[in-house]
Amino acid sequence: MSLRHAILGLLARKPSTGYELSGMFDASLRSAWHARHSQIYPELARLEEGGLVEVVDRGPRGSKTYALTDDGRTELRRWLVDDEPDRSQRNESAVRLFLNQLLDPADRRKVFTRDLEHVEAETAALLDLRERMDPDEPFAAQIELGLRINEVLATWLREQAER
Amino acid sequence: MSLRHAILGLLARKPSTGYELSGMFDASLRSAWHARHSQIYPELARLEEGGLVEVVDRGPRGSKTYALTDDGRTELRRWLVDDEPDRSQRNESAVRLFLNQLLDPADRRKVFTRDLEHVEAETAALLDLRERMDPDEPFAAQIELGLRINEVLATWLREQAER
DNA sequence: TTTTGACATGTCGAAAATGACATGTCAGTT
DNA sequence: AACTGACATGTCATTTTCGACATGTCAAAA
Repeated sequence: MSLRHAILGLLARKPSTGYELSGMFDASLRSAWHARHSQIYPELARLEEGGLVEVVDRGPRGSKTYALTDDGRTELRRWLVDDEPDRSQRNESAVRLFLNQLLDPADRRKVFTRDLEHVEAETAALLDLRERMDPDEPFAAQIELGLRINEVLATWLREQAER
Repeated sequence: MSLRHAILGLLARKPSTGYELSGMFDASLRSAWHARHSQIYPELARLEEGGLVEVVDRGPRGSKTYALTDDGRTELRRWLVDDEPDRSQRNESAVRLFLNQLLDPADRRKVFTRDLEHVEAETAALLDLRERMDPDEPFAAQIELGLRINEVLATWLREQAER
């Protein structure tokens, strides 16, 4: 289970409310993990009960800002460094890419075009993010990786669509 | 739910037993989807009940070979072409890549090295697969994409490790 | 001949994830 | 003063997934 560790990781970057975490799962982490608020709030409660996070602030509308405790920080480091990663993933787009060879040429081209549009939109979003980014953000490398992978994907999709 | 469609896709390539499908989820599809046999057998039963697959052969040890019906083929095409893909994925490695900036330099280098070893092993496996492959396999393109993405990953990891 | 290991299919309880339901606050507009 | 929409937190039934348990076959090696 790594929703737990994804939350710990996000809180390590910046103490946040459940609502804010929910936004991060839709934004920065959208291409790596997805979680609804109905999963996030109970998990925060469990993490708090386990002493890995604590409420450090209460704001308007009953909002609670959580931060890592020392135990939480220790557990996050342990997971990142010592636990063998689970490399199995669930990626519907990759399944589709794998299966598109089953389609006839017209259908295949249609699918490639749809995918290409999506990749181009994501590239644009990443470029925009990079521009508006704090210059000393330690995130530049991750964005760069995303851009490079999207470029490979776009090139491949164009090759396939032309074939 | 797309375990259903992953199974339909694999059966479209070649009629197979549940055991064989289980192997494919560990091999060709390992980097895109994962499913245990305890999920596959019940899903096959549901697909059969729904008339999307049928048993076309019974072999030794009670094995049952399933193949797509016409309805199954129609449903697979419909899903691939007409359904909007669910782009959200669950990728623990990507979460780790995203979070490694939280680590101190020594830990970070350790993690990058581990990841690099994994990428290189996967590249070797793909190269091997390409060599042993039927020259008219329609799979060459997918393998090529995997190799290109792994190359980008390896380059990025080396840059980060040296930093 | 026994034993090992790959082949082969299934069930079941527990855990995780989803989607719908439910409730309320606060700032800004109409 | 009423309304709208973003903010904010929660629960709950259903569906999906996982891991363990359970059972048995068949070929080849010891």
